[in-house]
Amino acid sequence: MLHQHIHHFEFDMENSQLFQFLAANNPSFFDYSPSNTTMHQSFSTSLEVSEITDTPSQQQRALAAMKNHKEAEKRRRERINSHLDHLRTLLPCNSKTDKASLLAKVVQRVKELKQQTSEITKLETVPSETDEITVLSTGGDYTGDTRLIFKASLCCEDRSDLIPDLVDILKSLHLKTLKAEMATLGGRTRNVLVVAADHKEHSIESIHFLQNSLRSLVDRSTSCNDRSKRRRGLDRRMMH
Amino acid sequence: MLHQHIHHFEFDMENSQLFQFLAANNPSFFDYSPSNTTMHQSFSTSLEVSEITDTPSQQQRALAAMKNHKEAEKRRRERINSHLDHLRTLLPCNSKTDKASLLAKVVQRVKELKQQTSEITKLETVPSETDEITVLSTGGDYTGDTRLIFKASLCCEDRSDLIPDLVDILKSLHLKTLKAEMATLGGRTRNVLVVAADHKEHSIESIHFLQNSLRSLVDRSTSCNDRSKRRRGLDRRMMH
DNA sequence: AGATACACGTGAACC
DNA sequence: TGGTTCACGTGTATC
Repeated sequence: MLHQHIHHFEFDMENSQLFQFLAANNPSFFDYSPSNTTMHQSFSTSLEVSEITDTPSQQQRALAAMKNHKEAEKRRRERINSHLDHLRTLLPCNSKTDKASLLAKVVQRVKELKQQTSEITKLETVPSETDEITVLSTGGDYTGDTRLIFKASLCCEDRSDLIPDLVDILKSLHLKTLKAEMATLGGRTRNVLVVAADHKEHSIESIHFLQNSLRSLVDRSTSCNDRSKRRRGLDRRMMH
Repeated sequence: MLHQHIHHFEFDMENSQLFQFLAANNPSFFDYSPSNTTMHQSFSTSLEVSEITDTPSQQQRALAAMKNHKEAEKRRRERINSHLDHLRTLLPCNSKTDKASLLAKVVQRVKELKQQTSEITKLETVPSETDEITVLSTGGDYTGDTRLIFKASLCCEDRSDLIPDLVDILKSLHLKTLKAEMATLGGRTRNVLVVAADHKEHSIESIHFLQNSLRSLVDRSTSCNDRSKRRRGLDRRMMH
């Protein structure tokens, strides 16, 4: 192949200059049509004599413009690449990950973070008036943990044995409680639990089991309305 | 200028082919050194006769390789650009924002979201091992409320009359409790309160009063270590 | 040796 | 018209 022996070929002479030279010094070049190429036949028809008799000042201006263009394009590339490098520092990836993969990770990360924050604000612990349960697996797990982490939230009428019932559910599902938040207000309670399942394989089943169990727990709270015996986590006096 | 009249010039013949043609049909070309260019003089020295006598099959293979290369590069560009387009949909920007500005926005957004989530998790209610109190006014108050909203957090050894003491403090400072979170774990408790002061004018004084009061509260917890009489907000059984 | 990724210079298009 | 952005084909390096 031709270029194997042309090492370190720095093409400092612009292609346009190459064409200028060819047009000026070898006009018959464009009449040649190699059979194994698809070069347009209309190519040489638009060439005119006036085009190859530019004054030196015109040529110099064109050359300066080309230089400007070249440098501007280089600055643009550097600007883009510096942002990409910055993104590389913000994500769990080394400096050798290629641009496309990096951008794919960025897309994924932005999505995750957006959803994370919206979920967090949605899972505030102030009880609402409507019964509700949510179970969702925390997306970003960079700890290399093989366990599956859930965030489970339930909001319902408060009752004295809600917590023991909840404990029984978690025990039966072999879930460990990593963190728990509880708020009771106006006779209603909201519990937000962060729980861990030992095996990721049964993640979907665990989620559904947990959802169903919590649903029945909430239903039980609604049916047996024992407001009088309630023991609140937060004293009523705190709410003026 | 030369190219002004060469419209729609589709360079279907690859440059390498151009060079091949030049080398094969116009060997004197490379001896020409335009004075206004920096083309390397060593250019033609590496050209050998064998290079320009490729067999047709070799030329065809090279042509096929070049075509592959061209198409692969196009696929790469499309891959990158599709990710960029995806990012455009995730950020507040139209489809006309240029790549560099888009990536700048992405960098900023990722930073924001990361800090947001880390701040949120920093204010989580799981008790830490070190005593600490924080009082900060919530920056974003879009409710048009004339009241000043605080977020007050304290973490200390748990004791039975911590909540009543806390209530007394809030009462004496004329603060209303909008929201309260509490978690008790391993004998330690963390309370995160959202409280409102009626008049914004005394915001700074209120913050300092509240900080000092909470500080004394925490100190009181540390001195009278009444672990046995403690009544926990979260049952110990929940933590397996 | 073939596939892949990157930087480069260039023509075109849009203000 | 000059400045800026983009897609493209190409040379080169790496695996």
